[in-house]
Amino acid sequence: MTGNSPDFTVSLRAAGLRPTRQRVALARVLFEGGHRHVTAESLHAEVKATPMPVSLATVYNTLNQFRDAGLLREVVVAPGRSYFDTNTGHHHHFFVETDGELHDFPSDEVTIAGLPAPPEGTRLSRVDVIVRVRR
Amino acid sequence: MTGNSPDFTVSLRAAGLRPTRQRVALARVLFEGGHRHVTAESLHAEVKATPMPVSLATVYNTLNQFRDAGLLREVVVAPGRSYFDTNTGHHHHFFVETDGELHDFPSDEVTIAGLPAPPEGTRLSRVDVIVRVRR
DNA sequence: CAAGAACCTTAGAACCATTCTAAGTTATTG
DNA sequence: CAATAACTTAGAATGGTTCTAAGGTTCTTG
Ligand SMILES: [Mn+2]
Ligand SMILES: [Mn+2]
Ligand SMILES: [Zn+2]
Ligand SMILES: [Zn+2]
Repeated sequence: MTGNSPDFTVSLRAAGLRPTRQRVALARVLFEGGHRHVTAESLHAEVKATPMPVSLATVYNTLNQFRDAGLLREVVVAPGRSYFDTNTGHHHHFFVETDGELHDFPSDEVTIAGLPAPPEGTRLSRVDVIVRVRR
Repeated sequence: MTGNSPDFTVSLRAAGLRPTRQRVALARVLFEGGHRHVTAESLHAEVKATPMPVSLATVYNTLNQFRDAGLLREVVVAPGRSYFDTNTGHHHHFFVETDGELHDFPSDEVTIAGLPAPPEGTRLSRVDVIVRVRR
């Protein structure tokens, strides 16, 4: 270890996942920079160009595992395709419908008041605000 | 016309669509009662049991046409499947993740304050609030 | 009321994102 | 080092949706 990149081996193990070369490669692409929104296809295209290419099946498996482990959150804004979000904190999204781009905005700038009580027998899971815009 | 059911012929024509038997049958199922949330499959299952069954292809075509004409609104809450909503006014949704149910709530009970400005070069299209709950 | 033109419906094929299968590989543990 | 459990992967399968192309319906015009 050269000492200047986060140790994904540790975080993967902490998440109950073996730090395989493929998972470490994907973790690097996903978490090394700032927050990101990727699709399986876009992530696959990116990782294919690295010294550790990963099959599309593994990209799907890994995105689902990372999501289940709480390392990613899944965002559904458009029919037929899922986005995965490296920002797992509280925040909301702009969705640019004309080109499929997602942008974060912090949820503490926004006040949502007067939400009705959840239907009988249900408990709150999450509140998503999606601001749809077009160019 | 017996006089007690809305004249879908007129509203379809007003929307620029020929009032075919299939479209009238679907309009009846969709708009005759209160507001509804359907999927293509659920609507197809329903209309199959009527005196005017309609093919699945036509159900898809019609849902898309009704949406484009502003008679329906499409709601995307879960990967892999679209809901169509007969309530085209301002409102938001509870989504019961454990069983795929959608419920409306009026948007005028809710206050959303402090939304950031849309990204440069975009204009607001719609704000969706999805309250995800589980049983 | 024709009759033509435009539009619509439909079965089945195609499509595309995602998941599954099953065979080989790798990481972990002792 | 095994031995074992976990992982990766190509390719097949799945499932929702769209497309194709052939036949049917609705509309317009005379
Ligand atoms: Mn999934
Ligand atoms: Mn559509
Ligand atoms: Zn985000
Ligand atoms: Zn609704």
